[in-house]
Amino acid sequence: MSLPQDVLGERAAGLPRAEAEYLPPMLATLTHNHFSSPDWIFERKLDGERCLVVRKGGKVRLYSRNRKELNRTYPELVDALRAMHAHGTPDFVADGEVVAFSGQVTSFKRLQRRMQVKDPEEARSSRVAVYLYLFDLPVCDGLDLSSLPLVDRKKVLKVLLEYEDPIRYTAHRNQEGVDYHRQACRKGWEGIIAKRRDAAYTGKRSRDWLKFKCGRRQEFVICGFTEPEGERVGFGALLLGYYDGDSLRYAGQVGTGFDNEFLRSFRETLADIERAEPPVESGQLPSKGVHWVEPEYVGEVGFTEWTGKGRLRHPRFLGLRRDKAPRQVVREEA
DNA sequence: TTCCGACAGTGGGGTCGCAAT
DNA sequence: ATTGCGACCCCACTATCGGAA
Repeated sequence: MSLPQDVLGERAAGLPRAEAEYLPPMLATLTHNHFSSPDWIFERKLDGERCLVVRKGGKVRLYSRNRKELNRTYPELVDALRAMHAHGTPDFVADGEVVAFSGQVTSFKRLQRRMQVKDPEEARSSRVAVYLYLFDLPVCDGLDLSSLPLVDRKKVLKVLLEYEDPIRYTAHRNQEGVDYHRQACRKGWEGIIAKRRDAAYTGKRSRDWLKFKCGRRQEFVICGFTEPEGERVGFGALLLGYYDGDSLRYAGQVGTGFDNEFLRSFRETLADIERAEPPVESGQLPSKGVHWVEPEYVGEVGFTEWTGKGRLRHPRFLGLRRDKAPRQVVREEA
């Protein structure tokens, strides 16, 4: 009797066999169409590093999204996964996310330095505590569970291990996606992931997993642009700023969200107001292929958060704003 | 016929390591 | 000693093409 059969009974009958080894992780698709549905479950969106666990014959290997081995970066997670009391000692492949916390919120910023560490001893002595949230189980006890409904895989995942920090099970909420998304944004989370209850584990980007993100957006003064590269037309990115009193502060660049028509026509518009000196306060400013312009235009930009250096993370251009004067553009806090 | 999924290509911030300056 | 670049992480988005609906 295998563990999946133990937990699921008849539903686990006739599953194909599978070895516990690396497989490409399933990815979610971004959407702005938020909904509630009894056919979907909703998990907190964790902002960290994707991590696939392969446990085989008592050996544990961790893999990144691109199949890089993470054992030397997170040795304490490997130890924990090896030492944890499991029901039996089944081989399995589990999918999850490594995170670090800043207060109650997962913080990519805090994880970032830790992510680069390759020496296990240095990793163990790091002050950045990491946790591994597991949320799927495509292979367990020699059986390929990928064709099962997601909720059945999660049921097996939940009883598979006796969860103890730093390994955690990713809980979900049923049905109430809209309400959960609102709560997530209020708590300062990155968003939530909607998953179809009966979705198979497909190992590619799928619409069975959807991202509902808590986006931030605000206007910025356009201070310049960069030259396009490769096949790109018009310009590469727009340089952004905002007013702090009388001085214009640099906020980073935005290089996506434009179509070819806008790239061409706005380049011509900006060419008329070029100036030699940056309108923003000096500091760490880009220099390669940069053109500065008079701070006359205002654009709306979506982004996930401000970085430690006062730049925008994951910026995308949403459109020009004709109804706001540049001098009115200031940094808005959450 | 129209729509969707997959892919390539362009762009962002941040970190680290290594080579060129 | 400093700087630049590529390789990793995290991404968003546009354009294109072929197959599914």
